[in-house]
Amino acid sequence: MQLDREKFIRLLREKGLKVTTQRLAVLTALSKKQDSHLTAEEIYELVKVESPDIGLATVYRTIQMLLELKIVDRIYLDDGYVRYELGHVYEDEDSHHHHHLICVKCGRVMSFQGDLMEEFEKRMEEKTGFFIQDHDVKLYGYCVDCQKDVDVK
Amino acid sequence: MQLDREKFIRLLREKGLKVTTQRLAVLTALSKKQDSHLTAEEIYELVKVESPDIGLATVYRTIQMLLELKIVDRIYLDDGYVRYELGHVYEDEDSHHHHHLICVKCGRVMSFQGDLMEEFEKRMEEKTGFFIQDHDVKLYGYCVDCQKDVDVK
DNA sequence: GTGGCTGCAAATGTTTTGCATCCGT
DNA sequence: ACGGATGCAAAACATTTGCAGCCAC
Repeated sequence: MQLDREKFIRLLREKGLKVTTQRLAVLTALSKKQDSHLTAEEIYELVKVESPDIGLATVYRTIQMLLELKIVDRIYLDDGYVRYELGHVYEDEDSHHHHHLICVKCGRVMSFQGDLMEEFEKRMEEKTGFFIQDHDVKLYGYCVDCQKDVDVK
Repeated sequence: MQLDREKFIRLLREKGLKVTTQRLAVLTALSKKQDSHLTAEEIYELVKVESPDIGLATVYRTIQMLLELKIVDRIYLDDGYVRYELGHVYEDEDSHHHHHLICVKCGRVMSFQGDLMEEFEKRMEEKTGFFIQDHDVKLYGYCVDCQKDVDVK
């Protein structure tokens, strides 16, 4: 389930943070672009449509706050840009892990839910002695559309 | 097997690139810190010990060249720094994939060889339609040393 | 000798910060 | 009306680039 406006306002109040139009505007922009992976600049441009007077610094500060509240996740697609997406705060525990599939041709990014990493983690723990708590998995390849154009084996 | 000085020189000549003291100095520094994951700044500091007159820009340009020659790999540990490590150019094909285990307590980074991802990739291909070519896996947890100090379940 | 390479400084692009003002509480 | 939040501009930071001089070939 998605974090809605009311829950967000409640959360801000709980934490003693002020409910400002700018903060609501950033959340609204992120909600509209649900499954996107936006850069700070892209979020800024989106927010400016509704709230033209917002400053870029405020967007950065708001993102920072949303990260701390675990409302958004930071994603590195390793293309030089830091990206953000609405997290899944209210989803059930098991599904909070999602992976990213990145098309090396068109750049499309697909999120994929489902944790198939447990066995892999277990084997890595056995081999290395690490006590693994979390993982970050990025898969690179060709999306359904781009496979047509490519010499797929 | 490691890329040694002679092979490096040969490779530069093959590509029509000049063998300069700066390029040798960067390779030497990287070789000495074999299993580290160094930032550009850290490489610069290391190289300056032996070659105090080298410029930071040259280090960046050399790293860029080494990346193109596939001698070093770029690693994103998502802590805000881009890091580099000597690649494994002469290792056998199957083992070129290595994963990184990052200790969330002491920051230690451990590389781990071995590709246990095949089954995982196959299942993701089935579910998503992606044609997967490569992956990037980061595991976060506690290293052997830090487990002592932590309330491990 | 010549063209690629280097060092320096300036430019770039992204993110952060200082500060006066503003506004939510 | 108090203190946190904002907008603006400046600063900070990593990385890239332009250019004159240098050095490997």
